[in-house]
Amino acid sequence: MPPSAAPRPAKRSEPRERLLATASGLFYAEGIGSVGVNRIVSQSGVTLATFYRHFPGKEDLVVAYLRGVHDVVEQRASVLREEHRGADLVRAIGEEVASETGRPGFRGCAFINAASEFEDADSPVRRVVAEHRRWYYKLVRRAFDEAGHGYPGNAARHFLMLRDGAMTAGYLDGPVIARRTFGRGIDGLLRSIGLEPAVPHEDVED
Amino acid sequence: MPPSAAPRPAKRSEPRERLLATASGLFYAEGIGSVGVNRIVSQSGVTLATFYRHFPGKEDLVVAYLRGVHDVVEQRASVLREEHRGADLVRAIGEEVASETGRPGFRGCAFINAASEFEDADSPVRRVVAEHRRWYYKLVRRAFDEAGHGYPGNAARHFLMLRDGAMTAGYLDGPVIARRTFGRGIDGLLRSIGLEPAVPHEDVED
DNA sequence: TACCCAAGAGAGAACGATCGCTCTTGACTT
DNA sequence: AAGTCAAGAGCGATCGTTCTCTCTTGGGTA
Repeated sequence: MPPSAAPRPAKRSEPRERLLATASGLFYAEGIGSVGVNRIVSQSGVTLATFYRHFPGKEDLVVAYLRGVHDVVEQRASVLREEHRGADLVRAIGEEVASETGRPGFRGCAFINAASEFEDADSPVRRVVAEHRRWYYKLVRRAFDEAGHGYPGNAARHFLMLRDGAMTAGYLDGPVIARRTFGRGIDGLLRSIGLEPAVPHEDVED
Repeated sequence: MPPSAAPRPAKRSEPRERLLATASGLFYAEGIGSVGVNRIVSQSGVTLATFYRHFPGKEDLVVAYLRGVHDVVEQRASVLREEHRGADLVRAIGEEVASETGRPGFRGCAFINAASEFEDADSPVRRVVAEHRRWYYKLVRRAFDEAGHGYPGNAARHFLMLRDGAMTAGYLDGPVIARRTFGRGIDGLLRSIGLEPAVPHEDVED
């Protein structure tokens, strides 16, 4: 999921915020290992000393970056929970995923990408990733539960697997294929318990 | 690395092979950007000059690494194609995916991980990734076609999305969840056209 | 058989660049 | 007086890459 990297045109912002915003954009767009501290610092209009005054080290910046992405997703989810209920909420979350894959600059899930660069499952970065995934699972599971699904755990796991695949496909196969395939998958998941009307479908090349 | 240097293999293989084998192991286990040429070289018992005598640069080594992984998958697929037909072949490919996620040291899909480190879709590395994914799509699509699926393209896309998700889940959520969820998803995909008998299922926590 | 020589490999120095990070200094706020 | 910031020098390490030099090997020729 891409961070909502809204460029701060404001003349005056806290150095920490600018550092985090710059780092988030670069980390997501180019990968974490490919982006050096010096580049983040200079692109933020901040000095190296200032960076190390706000962050103990680069890893903490990475953790802050992922926490920021999580906060955006969580915020968005809470809005969706207010606007939708039951199966409609599941559909809304799915629509959120689908539209994410179509955003310009989309490069897949920030957490999955980050995890691929950190082999140690006990590292702070991987912990944040695991936390986020657990949170997401619970969110979807609760939605299926409230939708009256008999097996909300299974359904949520199924949903998450499709989501992870959709995020990957959105990056590597294109948003059109990702949206179409993901949409069909979610429809099928809801239809399997009578939560979605059956619709005609046609096969497509590529 | 501590001086516990691995004893030189009695039978000395070609330097190129050793370089590729070492690099493949390190690239997959730790990520491509995290592994330097010097480490690959010294761990291969080969000198820097020898490396650059066989590979124009690191990127070519990465391409060779991914091509090697592809060759293994392709080889395995051709065996499966000989042993299974129709829906059985689909199931066999699915079983292959599931068992992959359970292998010790499993860190997700080598191609997806590599792609996350290379932002330029036109780079040689990304091209190999795209090639592999196209090949895989055609493999599965043909299997569904021969299984008598009315919409083999849709089914193959669905399968691939579940596969990508399963590879991610196998790494980040554990092989047990990945196998179970993926298995259910594939079963549902086959059952939806009467290729799989309906079976009872129960919900699980986590 | 004796010789030569090109090719391949080992060993390692060294290139400029960048890595994450520490430190100092001086100007400007509280 | 204390704290934050810009500016920037500099740390040791590593990055990918190029280089020289020596040793071994195998094959062709005499």
